Amino acid sequence: MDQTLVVYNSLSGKKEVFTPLLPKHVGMYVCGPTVYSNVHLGNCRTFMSFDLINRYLLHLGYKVRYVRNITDAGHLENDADEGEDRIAKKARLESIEPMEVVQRYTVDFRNTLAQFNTLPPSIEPTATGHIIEQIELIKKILDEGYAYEINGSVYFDVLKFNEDIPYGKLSGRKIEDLIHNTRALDGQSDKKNPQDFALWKRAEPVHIMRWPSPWGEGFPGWHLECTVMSTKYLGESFDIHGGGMDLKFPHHECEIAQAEAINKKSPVNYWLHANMLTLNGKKMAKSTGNNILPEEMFSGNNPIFSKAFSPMVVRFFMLQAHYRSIVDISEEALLASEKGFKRLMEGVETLKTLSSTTDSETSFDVEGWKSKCYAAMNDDFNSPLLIAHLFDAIKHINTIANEGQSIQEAIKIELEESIHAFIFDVLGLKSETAQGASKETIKLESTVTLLLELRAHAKENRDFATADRIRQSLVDLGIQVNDTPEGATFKLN
RNA sequence: GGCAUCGUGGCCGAGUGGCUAGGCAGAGCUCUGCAAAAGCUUGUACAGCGGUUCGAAUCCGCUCGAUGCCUCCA
Repeated sequence: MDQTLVVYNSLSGKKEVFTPLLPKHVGMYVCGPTVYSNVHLGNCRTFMSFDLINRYLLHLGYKVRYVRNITDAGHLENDADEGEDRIAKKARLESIEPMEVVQRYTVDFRNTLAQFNTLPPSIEPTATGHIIEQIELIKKILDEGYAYEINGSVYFDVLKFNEDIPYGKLSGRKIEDLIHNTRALDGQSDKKNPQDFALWKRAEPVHIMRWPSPWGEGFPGWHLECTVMSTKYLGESFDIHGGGMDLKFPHHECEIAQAEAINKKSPVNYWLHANMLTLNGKKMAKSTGNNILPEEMFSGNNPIFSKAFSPMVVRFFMLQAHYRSIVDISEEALLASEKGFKRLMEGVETLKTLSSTTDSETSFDVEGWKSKCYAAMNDDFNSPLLIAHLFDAIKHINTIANEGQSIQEAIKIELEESIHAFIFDVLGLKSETAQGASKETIKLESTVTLLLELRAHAKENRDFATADRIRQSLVDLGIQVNDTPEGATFKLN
């Protein structure tokens, strides 16, 4: 492809031509979950957004090293001094080991993302696996003079840092505004200034999640782990850093400060932020109860939607919006996506059945169409536009099928290849009906086939009452019946 | 209050100076014993008010509204 990939860089607020540090290689770091509870649908959207990006980069032929961390320590309930580690708190509440909490929700996270057909990252490091590196990084920051120790905790000195290197360039915040607008924390703080953030927190002996350090027993601050793990696996500077929009400030801002404090250069070339999924117009959040779990969507066992929606329908729904747009999930929108997804998948099947010849009169500008598809994705991963183009192709396929025409052999092959590449490889969708027919399904299909044979007889005898009764009964069971010139066909579900 | 993003037809959702977005829903037609599926036809939408321009949904300003961040958040 001679087209150029352009990405929206949060750092500049503009779309920029994507040029990796090493030709044909991409280093991408995405902030993963804090595994203290079940991953909810909103979290999943972010990971599906970066899955799309990962998949497209792979499709373009880049060798992608995709690092996504698991935060299993250091994520505080709040930034006050009595702030408790989220994992530790959950463990205390459930009377289990912190690592049991971590294990339970890490497994849930991976299972859920697998159902959404996201590709696993190349490396999935954990905070607890990098305590030593985090301590080393804190030492370096202390050596540079941008941190201070107090009562067994270490804090990053934002004001001091800002004297040498501007702080706030990602979020567009000015240090003066931060000083004026930071709410006063309840309770006593060890911090010199409210905008300082913890690199290391002292932990009392009652806490299980604690490690020895030069400053005493404690645990690392949340922002630190991402700096450590991203630079360890991707280098002091790397191509893409992603995460949810809500992490832009303070998390990513702090990451930049930490990395610049020791390396004096920008750690990341392209900052990409995925937007939020809202429910009832509000951001999904565990704390407010405004959220839904993927499992509750798949089973239909939830108070919000009247029916179940499959993982692929949910994925398709999300891909129909751009990753930088806020999406509000609703039953009406999901129903529309469900039908659209079905139409798309059936079109793929229809293409297979088209008869092809070397001298067909039907024409379709496959090259032009492909180029529009790439243009869409090259423009900051515009999946909704790509999907619109896919529907154009589907319409074309349906028209040929409908009119009983044939398609040129070469065009069919190229169309099939591209459609598969875009739908399955890039968008990461998969057919849900083709997932291993069970014995029960085979029995059911045989039974339905038998009934349709009986119906065909009835029709031959112009016994339409019986024919209609069979069809209506099947339709009532959710089995779709289509009469075609070659006889009746059916689809389960 | 500060910073940021955004307001598109019944619903969802692209577009970002002149050229069809697309999906779903609705209406009509073709096909069908009747349906379904599919196809065809059909919708003068761009929050409001000013401004720039030959021309703005698209640029600028203001107003109103929404959301996110400013405390943990994907």
